[in-house]
Amino acid sequence: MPELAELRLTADYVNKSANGLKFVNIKKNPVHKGKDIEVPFKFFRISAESRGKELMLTLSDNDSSEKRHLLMTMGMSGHFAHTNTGGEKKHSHLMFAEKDGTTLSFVDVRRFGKWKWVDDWSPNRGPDPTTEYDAFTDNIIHNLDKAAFNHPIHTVLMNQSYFNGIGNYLRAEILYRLPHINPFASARDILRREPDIFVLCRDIPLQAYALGGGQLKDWESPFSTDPEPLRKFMRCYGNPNMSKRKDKNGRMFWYDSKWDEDALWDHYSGLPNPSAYM
DNA sequence: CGTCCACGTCTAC
DNA sequence: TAGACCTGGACGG
Repeated sequence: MPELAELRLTADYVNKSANGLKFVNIKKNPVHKGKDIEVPFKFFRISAESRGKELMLTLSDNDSSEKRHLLMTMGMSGHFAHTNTGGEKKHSHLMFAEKDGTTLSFVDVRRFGKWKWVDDWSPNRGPDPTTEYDAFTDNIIHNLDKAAFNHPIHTVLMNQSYFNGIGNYLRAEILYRLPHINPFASARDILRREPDIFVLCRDIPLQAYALGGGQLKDWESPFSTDPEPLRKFMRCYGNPNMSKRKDKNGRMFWYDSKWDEDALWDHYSGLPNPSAYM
């Protein structure tokens, strides 16, 4: 998806676009299998906040203090676009129409994004490493005995119960910046002994955010930004000079080729390299 | 034409 | 731990 940085940019975009506007309804594209959305307010305001890879939209009644919360995920390609009503982009699936002729649309080519009414963030996802850093580190440190940490660090970094917001490009960039850490070594051991990794789980997403997010193939930054700084930031993910291997969940993991021997152990034995556990 | 690949979850054997 | 869910771009024949 869109990972942590892109979710936060998406929240910024919604807040900027919806600022001062009175919305009147939400229409769903019938091709999408998601639920229809009926808002019980005549006019409502919209604001947004992100936490890891989730986006919370708050719909506030213009004429009372009532609110409703719509929790969204962006899948692999979801983003928002503010256009004239009637001029929505292709693959718009939720269209928030405003009273003066514009529409804020959730655009999602692959339709992996989802939405639902909620009262709170999803309980099975951990704290945001950038906005709730202390809760993020505590949640990991206090659960290191759990089976979730019986895996190499490169797979555990994708576990949203502990690393909410870290996705495939962020894990590659985080681990690449820790040259002394074997990405195929035990997550439990690494997290116990290398506090640097917590700091990078905060700072690398913050850097990506500051640079305007991942303008990769399926995700378009809602803000026009210079792609060059982000290209420089992306040192490992997608770099043809790096090694790559499918992880146990079928996702391509990009890493420094100096770890190729350890990767082979991981691949052929189905067990982590014993030397990685010393 | 076809096959492979993509910033992510889900759920069903 | 495979698939399923989707569209579309890149690349091969």
